[in-house]
Amino acid sequence: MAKGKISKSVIKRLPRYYRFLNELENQNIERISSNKLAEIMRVTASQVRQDLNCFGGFGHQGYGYSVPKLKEEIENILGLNNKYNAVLIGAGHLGSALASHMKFEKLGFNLIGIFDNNDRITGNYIGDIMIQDDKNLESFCKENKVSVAFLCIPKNVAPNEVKRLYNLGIKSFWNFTHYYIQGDFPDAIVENVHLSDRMMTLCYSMNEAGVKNE
Amino acid sequence: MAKGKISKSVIKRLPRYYRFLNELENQNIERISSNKLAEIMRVTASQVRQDLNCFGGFGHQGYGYSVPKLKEEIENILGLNNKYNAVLIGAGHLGSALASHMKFEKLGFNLIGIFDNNDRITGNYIGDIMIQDDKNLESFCKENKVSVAFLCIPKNVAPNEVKRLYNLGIKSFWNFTHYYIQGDFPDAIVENVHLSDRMMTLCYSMNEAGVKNE
DNA sequence: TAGATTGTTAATCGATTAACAATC
DNA sequence: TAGATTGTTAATCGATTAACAATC
Repeated sequence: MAKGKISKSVIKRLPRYYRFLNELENQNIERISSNKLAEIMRVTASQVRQDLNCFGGFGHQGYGYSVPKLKEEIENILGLNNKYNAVLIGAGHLGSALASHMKFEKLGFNLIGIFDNNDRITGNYIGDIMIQDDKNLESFCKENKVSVAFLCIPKNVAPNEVKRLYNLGIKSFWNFTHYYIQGDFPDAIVENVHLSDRMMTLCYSMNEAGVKNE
Repeated sequence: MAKGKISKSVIKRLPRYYRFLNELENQNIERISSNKLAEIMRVTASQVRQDLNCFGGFGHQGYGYSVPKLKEEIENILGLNNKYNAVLIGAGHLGSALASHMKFEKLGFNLIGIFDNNDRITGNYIGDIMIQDDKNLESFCKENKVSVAFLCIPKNVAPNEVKRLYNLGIKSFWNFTHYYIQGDFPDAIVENVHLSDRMMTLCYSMNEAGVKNE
């Protein structure tokens, strides 16, 4: 692994560290050892030290890690201080739930536009953002700098929407559809969330554990 | 790896195979080789063969795999023919979106009860299921066999709700909260979906790729 | 039969864990 | 100083890829 290049496995663990550190901070805990942190997170102390050391020596020998400092470092590594302007494409059940439920500003994002093609909901508001007609996407994205799109649309319309967004210079996607963006756009930055896949693996686990419905 | 015991990595890939096979079936494609399947899924043919072979010889040398047969096998492995009775705990934005959005019956589940403690929404319907007062949870679960709970509640109430459910014999959870169930209930079957974690890793990727908001 | 393609073993790669010297 | 705990190297473990004999 080239220096500076952090493995995917480590990155995926960072938000969890971040959450636990936030909690420790809320409990006014000033310092923590890799051993103690590992214990509460149910991982090995080795892993904690290896993970954190990817980014440089945040700890102090004989002392441990400063909770607020470590939290802040991880915040910076994740880039949560960003305010990436985002548009939500699709304001159905899932899309509108995300729009009203997620604390975007704490997660590096700033939701500035919501689009849908259903004229029974365009004109409605989610929070203080009006749902616009999808036809306005191009003009909106030319007037506003948009960095990322959240896709909560049916699979069949996804390819065309992604193409439009990509042509507008938007190459980052939070993708709840089953459209395989990377297949068509290899340089896109994509975070896939496939909820039904996760239901299926839960089903597998229950099945395997012998859970019976009767 | 003991025979019959399939690695987590393989399991997590199964839903994706399943989706691609469904699509091939819809295109009336009868057979496919590991090479071709690997090509459309952008993985290695080796991985396809290794993965599928965990469950026994589904292929035929010189021929490939039968699409409908393979699809059905994966369906069985995942246990999607189950109809695990499920309750949704928390009918806020996210919970009600899931209740109306997910095709539970295709994913091994059957949603039979929805609970919330907010009396402004109890009594309302999502589909044909009435949102019940959370107080009814015990009586409902004693009258109906419930195998799994979907948790869409705030973190602070999660420990108590999980304890109640666990005491009712429900040990499987689809967990959207940040409460760490496995910490308190090591034998619980848990599928965690941490949406904000995924936003953070998306933020990291954008940050790392040098996406700028201006 | 010849060609194609699997099932499976062996080789490689990456991630996790263990161990311990460095050092606060 | 002595004890604690990191940073880091080495060992282990698991997952992925390559290779090829088996066989349809």
